[in-house]
Amino acid sequence: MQLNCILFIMNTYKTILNNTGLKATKSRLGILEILKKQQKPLDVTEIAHQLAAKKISPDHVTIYRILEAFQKRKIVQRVELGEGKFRYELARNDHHHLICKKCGTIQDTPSCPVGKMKKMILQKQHFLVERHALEFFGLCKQCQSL
Amino acid sequence: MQLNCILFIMNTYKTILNNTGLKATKSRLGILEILKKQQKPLDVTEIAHQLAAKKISPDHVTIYRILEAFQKRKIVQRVELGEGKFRYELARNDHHHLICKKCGTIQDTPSCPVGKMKKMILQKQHFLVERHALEFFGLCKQCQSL
DNA sequence: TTAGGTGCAAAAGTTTTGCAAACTA
DNA sequence: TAGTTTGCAAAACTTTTGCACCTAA
Repeated sequence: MQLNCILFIMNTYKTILNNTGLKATKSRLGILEILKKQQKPLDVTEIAHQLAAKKISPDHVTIYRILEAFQKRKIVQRVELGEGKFRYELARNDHHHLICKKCGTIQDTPSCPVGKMKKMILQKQHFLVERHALEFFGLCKQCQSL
Repeated sequence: MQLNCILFIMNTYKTILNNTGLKATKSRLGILEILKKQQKPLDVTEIAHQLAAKKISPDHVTIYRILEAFQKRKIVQRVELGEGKFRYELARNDHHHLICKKCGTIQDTPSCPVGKMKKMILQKQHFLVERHALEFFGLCKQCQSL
């Protein structure tokens, strides 16, 4: 990555942070960069490792606190993929995950049929859906032929 | 609950257990009864409490092991509802949960639009979906008017 | 300067593991 | 009796909390 690109990103993220009332610290910028680059949600340990590769080594507690602050401001969202721990990704619109039970790869899927369902739930069960979690578990392309 | 009913249930569950190669112990039968009666998935602490009410007090470790054995045999299924812990319910066909963010009630919803989506995912992304998790978070009927 | 952020130590909560004793079939 | 199942002790792992020190704005 070139210097001007780094600076561009840092300015962007700095702006995001300042606009939401957060100070732009190394750890926070680092976490945003890492999550941005990532195509799959990361857990705290993975985030810590990737930060370390950037020569940033905050305490795990700090990472948790940063992620909590980001979550509160809808910058990131927390997901559970059946592992007994949380993963984090930059907040995006409806998209869901395809988790391979063999190799563990996590890929995205953009389509979401749930919109219609929300209306039905409101009509029939009078429950007002605000958000939903939808995850798929199965076999990715490669693993189907192994 | 009447005596003959209790016996009926115990026989039924005993049969289930024996048929899957599990011995019918008090804790196992108790857990099955509790999950059967329940309309929502329970976590281990809740199961322990409800067992205690039945004068059955196994160690938490035992409950975890029983639930693991049940899961392996598809008698129960484990779900995550964004709490950082697992909940367990008797295995059933596609149905999903409506979790109220205010009062915490958990109700079922029977409809599931995901079947169609699975086909699309296979066609477009070559991922073979085996199972999926779909949970809804929002406001139940009562809490909408508070 | 100061409100906000971080590190350290400790703890809380959930889940797992190993081994010896107890129990079901 | 034999193979399962359970209890106890301990630990692994994830996440949270409190307080003193530090830092970005």
